[in-house]
Amino acid sequence: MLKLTRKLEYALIALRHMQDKRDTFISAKEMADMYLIPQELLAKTLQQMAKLNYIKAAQGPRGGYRMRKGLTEISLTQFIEDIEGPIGLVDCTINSDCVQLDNCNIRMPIKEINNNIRAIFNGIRVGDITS
Amino acid sequence: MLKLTRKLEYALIALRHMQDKRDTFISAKEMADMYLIPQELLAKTLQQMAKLNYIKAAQGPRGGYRMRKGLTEISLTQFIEDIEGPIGLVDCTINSDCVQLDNCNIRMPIKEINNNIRAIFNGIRVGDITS
DNA sequence: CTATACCCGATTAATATAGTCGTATATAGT
DNA sequence: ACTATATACGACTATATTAATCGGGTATAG
Repeated sequence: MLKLTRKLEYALIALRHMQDKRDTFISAKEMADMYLIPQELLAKTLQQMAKLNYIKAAQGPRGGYRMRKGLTEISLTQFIEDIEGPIGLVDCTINSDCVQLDNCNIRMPIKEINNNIRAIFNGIRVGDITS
Repeated sequence: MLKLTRKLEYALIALRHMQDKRDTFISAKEMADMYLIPQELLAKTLQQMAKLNYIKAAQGPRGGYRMRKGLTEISLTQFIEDIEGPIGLVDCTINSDCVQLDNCNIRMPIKEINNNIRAIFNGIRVGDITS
C-alpha cells in the first residue's frame, strides 16, 4: 500500500546513472546488469522515457540512452504521472465513477490529504533524486 | 499506484458513521447497505478494528459496533499501519531484503520523500477524517 | 555483413487486493 | 427454551494490478 512501482524505481535509478555519466550513451543492458534489473523491463521503461523526450536514444552498437538537459527541473508529480498515470489516493480524485460519491462521508478529508501528498511531489524535482 | 486500499476506505467510512451516532451500536449490515459496501468485507474490517480495540462490539440482536472514545486522537500513520501494515514507498524502507541495497543509487532521496509522507500522516488524526 | 542496440506489441507470470463462504458463538425478544 | 439477528474467524475464490518475458522489427558502427 502506498508504494511506488518498480518500473518507476527502475526509471529513477537509470536516470541517476545517466546523470552521473551525462554526454555518453549508456545501453539498457549495461544498466540492467549493474543494478540487477530485468533487462527487457528496463529497456521498455527507457523507451517510454525516450518517447516522452526525457532522454535521447541512439541505435546501433555503442548506442544507448543519454539524459536530456532540463529534465532535472521537472517535478516528480509530472514525471510520475507521465510514467504511471494519475496519482490519487482514491479513485474519486481521478475519475469519479464510484458508486458512493454523494453518499461518501470521507471524500473531503481524503481529498485534502491527497493534495498534501501532491504538494510534496510537486516540491521535488527529478534532479533532487538523480543528483 | 500510491492508492489507499478499499479496506482502509471502508474502515474510515464506517468510523465516521459511528462517530456521528456515537453511543449506539450499529451493525455491519446497516453500514454496508447504506454505503454500498460488501457486507462480509466490511464485517471483517470491523472485527479487525474491534480486536485492535478501536471500536467495541456487541453480539446478538440490536448489537453491532460503537466507536471507542479516544480513537479520534490517534494518528493516521498508526491507524493505517495497524490495519494494513507498514507504510513505505519502497520495500527497503520496510524490510531490506532487496538485491540492490548498497548498489542502489536512489535510496537516500526516496527515503526522505518517504519521511515527508509519513510526516503528513503523522500530522493527521483519525478524528480529522471522521468529524 | 554482422553484431549490437533500440523499438514495440503481445503474452504470461506473479502478487496483491477484493470479495465470498461456512461454521461457530453470543444474546435479545418472545 | 426457541428463534432471529448479530459478531467471530478461518479458508477459499476472484479480480486487478504489477512485473517480467517473448518475438519480430529497424538502425548503425565497425
